[in-house]
Amino acid sequence: MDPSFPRPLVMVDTALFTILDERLCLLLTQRKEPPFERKLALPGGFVHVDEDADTEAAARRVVCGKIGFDAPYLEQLFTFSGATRDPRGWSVSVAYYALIPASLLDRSQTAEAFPVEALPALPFDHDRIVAKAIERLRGKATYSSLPAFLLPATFTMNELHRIYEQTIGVRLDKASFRHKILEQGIIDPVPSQFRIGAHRPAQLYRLANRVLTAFERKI
Amino acid sequence: MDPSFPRPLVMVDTALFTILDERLCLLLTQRKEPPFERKLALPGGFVHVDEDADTEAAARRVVCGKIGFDAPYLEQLFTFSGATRDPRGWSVSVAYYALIPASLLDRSQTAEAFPVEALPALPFDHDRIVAKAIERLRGKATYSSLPAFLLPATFTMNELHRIYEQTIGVRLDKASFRHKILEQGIIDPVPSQFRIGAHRPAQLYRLANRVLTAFERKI
DNA sequence: CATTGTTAATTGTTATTAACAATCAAGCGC
DNA sequence: GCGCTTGATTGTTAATAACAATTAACAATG
Repeated sequence: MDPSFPRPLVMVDTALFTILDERLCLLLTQRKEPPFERKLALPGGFVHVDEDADTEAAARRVVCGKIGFDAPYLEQLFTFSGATRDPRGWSVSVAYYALIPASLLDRSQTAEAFPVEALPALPFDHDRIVAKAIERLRGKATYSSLPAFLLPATFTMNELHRIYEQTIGVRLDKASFRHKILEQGIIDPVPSQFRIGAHRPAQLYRLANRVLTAFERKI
Repeated sequence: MDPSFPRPLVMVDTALFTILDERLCLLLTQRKEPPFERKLALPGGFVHVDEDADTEAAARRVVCGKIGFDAPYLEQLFTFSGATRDPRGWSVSVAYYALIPASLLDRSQTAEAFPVEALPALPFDHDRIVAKAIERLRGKATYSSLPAFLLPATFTMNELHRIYEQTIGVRLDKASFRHKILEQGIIDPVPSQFRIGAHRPAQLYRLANRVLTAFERKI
């Protein structure tokens, strides 16, 4: 390899979204090493040139290390760089964000979830990463099936409705929402399966399997 | 700096869009060094940790080296990585795309412009970068003022209309287009300035200066 | 100097779509 | 059965977009 000028640190950082108590939350980790040892931060790590196929593989590795399984939805967010973002010097961080249904998390994991409006101060440039991740999530939620990935495999129409309202942050008409979602075919009803409770049973739905491909045509 | 594992090559590659003869084109460069010496490729280069503030600065440097001035619109696209994209080994490329009015280019520069439907075979993973850049441009064109950056500082409504049709690739109603564009306030008429020709003079418009900020709320 | 051609800009009409409000349906507890 | 709560649907109105046609403004032409 020819170029002899200094090569920067290359890392990945991940913004892991979930919804707890009807609030959009981020999973943070207590850092085990300096710099910022013991501080809460976004899960991240260095890219291992020998074992990671690419930065997405590195991100998946980091996410698995945090939650113990593969995230249902993971997408590259933005690449942050510069001399000031890390005290160790000029670095590059390829940031990813992921959506994780709360139902897949156990207690020890949800204990480290913080509502996005009440995050602790974050080290490095993690505030910028978080801001960008929320921006992207909100933006995409309006025209895609993204928020559905915050729900378990099956869900009711009203649960989906609430999730959309929470991620976008605006009120949505029930009837119109229903129409649009069903028209776009991003979810299918699960035949003769209902959520039973104290009231009228609600039809259960699941993501149509072509959703991810249809979605990736965007952006 | 502690981590002792191998650090990858970090570079930037840029997809420079312009419109020539009503066709969306990309500016390519003949490579001056191996690998792929003399082949046409996307303009790119290594990130200089010492002189580039961040990858965006590196991208601006590359773009200036190609066209001789700063691009009116430049945006980070995606970060590509892996062991196979460059024969020199595992590498990271932060890709950017830019929009450049053809009127700012001179003859020697337009000579290296190729319509996106008739590109030569590109080295590295530049095909993927180009595909992603077109995808992004098309996607954003539908809900933003992006295509206006392919025009000179002032332009007529019909010129803007045509640019939108070309970048999105679908026919747009004249009257509806007019309404929407003016309603969104992304352009302003230039008082008492008209494009004169063999026919009825056309009102000239320019981008409203708040466009970029309004636009960046998206994505 | 009217006629014609060409592009600019506007208007009106119709069809779609979304927003709003109300109603109907289905279970449970009492 | 009756009221309560949540699910699901319907209908009506308002806002938007699509389509078609018209008017406006000039230059070139004979």
